Amino acid sequence: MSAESTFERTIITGALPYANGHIHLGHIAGAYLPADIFARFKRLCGHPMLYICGSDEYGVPITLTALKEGISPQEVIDRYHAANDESFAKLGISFDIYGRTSWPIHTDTTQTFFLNLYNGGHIEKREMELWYSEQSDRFLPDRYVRGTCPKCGFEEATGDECENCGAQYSANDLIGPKANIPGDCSTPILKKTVHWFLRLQDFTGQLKTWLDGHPEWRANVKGIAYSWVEDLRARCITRDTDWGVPIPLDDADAAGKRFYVWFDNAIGYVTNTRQYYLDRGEPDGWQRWWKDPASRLIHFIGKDNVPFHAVMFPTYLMGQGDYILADNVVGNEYLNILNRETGKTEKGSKSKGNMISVRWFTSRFSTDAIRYYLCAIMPESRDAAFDWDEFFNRYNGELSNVVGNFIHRSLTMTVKNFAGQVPVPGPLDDEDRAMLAAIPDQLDGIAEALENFRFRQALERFIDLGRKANVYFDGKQPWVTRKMDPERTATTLYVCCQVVRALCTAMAPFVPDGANRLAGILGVALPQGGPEGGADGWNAGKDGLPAGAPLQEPEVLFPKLDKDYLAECAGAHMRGEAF
RNA sequence: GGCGGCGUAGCUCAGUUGGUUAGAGCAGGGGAAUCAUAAUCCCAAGGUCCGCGGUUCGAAUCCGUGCGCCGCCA
Repeated sequence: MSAESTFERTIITGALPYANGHIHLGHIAGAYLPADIFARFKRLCGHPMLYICGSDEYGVPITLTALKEGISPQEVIDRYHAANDESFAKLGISFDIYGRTSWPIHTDTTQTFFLNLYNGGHIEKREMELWYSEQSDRFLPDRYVRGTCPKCGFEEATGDECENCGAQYSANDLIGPKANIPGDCSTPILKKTVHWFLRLQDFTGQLKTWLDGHPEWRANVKGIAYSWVEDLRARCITRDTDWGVPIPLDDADAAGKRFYVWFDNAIGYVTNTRQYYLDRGEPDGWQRWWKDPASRLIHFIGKDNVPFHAVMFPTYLMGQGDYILADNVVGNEYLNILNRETGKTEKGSKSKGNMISVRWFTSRFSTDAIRYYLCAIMPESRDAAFDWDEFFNRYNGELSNVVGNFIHRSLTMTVKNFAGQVPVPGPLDDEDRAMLAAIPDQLDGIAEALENFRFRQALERFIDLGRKANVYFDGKQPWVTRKMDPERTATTLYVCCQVVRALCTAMAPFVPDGANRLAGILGVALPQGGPEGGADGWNAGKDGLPAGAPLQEPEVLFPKLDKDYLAECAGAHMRGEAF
């Protein structure tokens, strides 16, 4: 199933971020960066690739933000859509489309999905009692009712569960319920309403078969998915709100109700694929990505999203009849924050003020530095923590010193001593041959790691090529041989140029800015690829640079971080100013 | 309470299906070099692989159990 060679094309998705706030580094490390590295790698290989993302723009929380700020929901989503779009662009996250669930076409996609489920008998209507604020004349879903927990006395318990003791209870057991929305802390009443439920249990067998067919998935994802599949129940997919996709039923009860944002969210992947092809005048182009078994679908998400991508969204797809299912769901753990004062790791949270937004961070550090560090600590199998000292040590010590400096010392010496050209080598000795042989070995190793979504390992192998190269360089001492043995020096630097060429390819998925500038210096092309595929630029990285190829004046690709500047930024972060 | 993930050097982590003497990077110690972004290279040191019990010729790895951290569900 997962042998990628059997697929003709790959579509990957990054979880749609909620357009109710700015994205932070945890989002990037968890989903968008690994997906982007994978997308860039596959594109460079010439494999047809489509990377889909977009803003998730419906739901009650957005209406409450609007209420609080005295603006319309549309203004809220316009603001955060634009801001997050820009944040992604600054990090070089290479979506083929960054769409919006507020697009009219998304209503069509969502309603079509729903009607197919409805006509398939997987939807049921239920009457229920929910908290309702007479003051605001609205229902209060989810966490918008607070009261005292009947079990432990915790005063900030939500409508039907206590965050303090974990107890669950029926809504009318909550003591002293109060509305918890801007401008309204009245006492709500319980009022009858009607909602639609998706019968997830109808798909238990199909889900199990699908999951059983993917033993290669990450343990954390499989664990969470199976725990859900063991006990599936009908799940409510509508809400009492006017901000969302309308329910396409000729039913008086549907008035004033919209789909729950968790229902339409993932369907946005399909919507945005449709829009991508509409923009290109090919209205049916999206279908081959979603319906052809030769297409490989991969979701990149944070672990909080596993139930939706490994259980719920697949049931929506199964209910359509002709869609493919994900070949992998790559779920990352969380990126926490190291508190420098206490020395302890804490969860990122707005109330603690310890979050680092992408817009703040990208205005202070280079794209490559950020991408390098976040990839190096990517929370693949366990939680990781952002740590300013580690950011400094790893970027400076690895990307800048080991790889950047190797490239710089090789190119400056070559350009100075060989008239700006790749030198003509003499006879190769064993060390030369070993160094050259390491090039395809390392590139293959990086490719293998990436194919298996082992991003940290892939990055390590990239740096490892730089380490090997420094050992070779020091062993050959070209700064000594140049005084009495030009041919030997030419050979050494010829070999170094080949390594530099390979490093250019190897770094491209991780640090695209540096890769592009280096490609310019070397005069080589890094094919862009795309949905139609392209040239195999990855394996071309093994071919090397011919003797005599002209080189541009070298430049510093990865300037080092300044310790004082970093301390200044860390201080601002500690003061809660990084968001 | 049920389930899942994790526990390896001072720190961050690798350790594929059980197989020589458990590895790497960083930090700390010693040395070399001076082409380069003061960047590099070499050497030595550093571990009760969370504890206990079991399977095995052989366990960091498999089984049981206890402890600790994180999370999901109830």
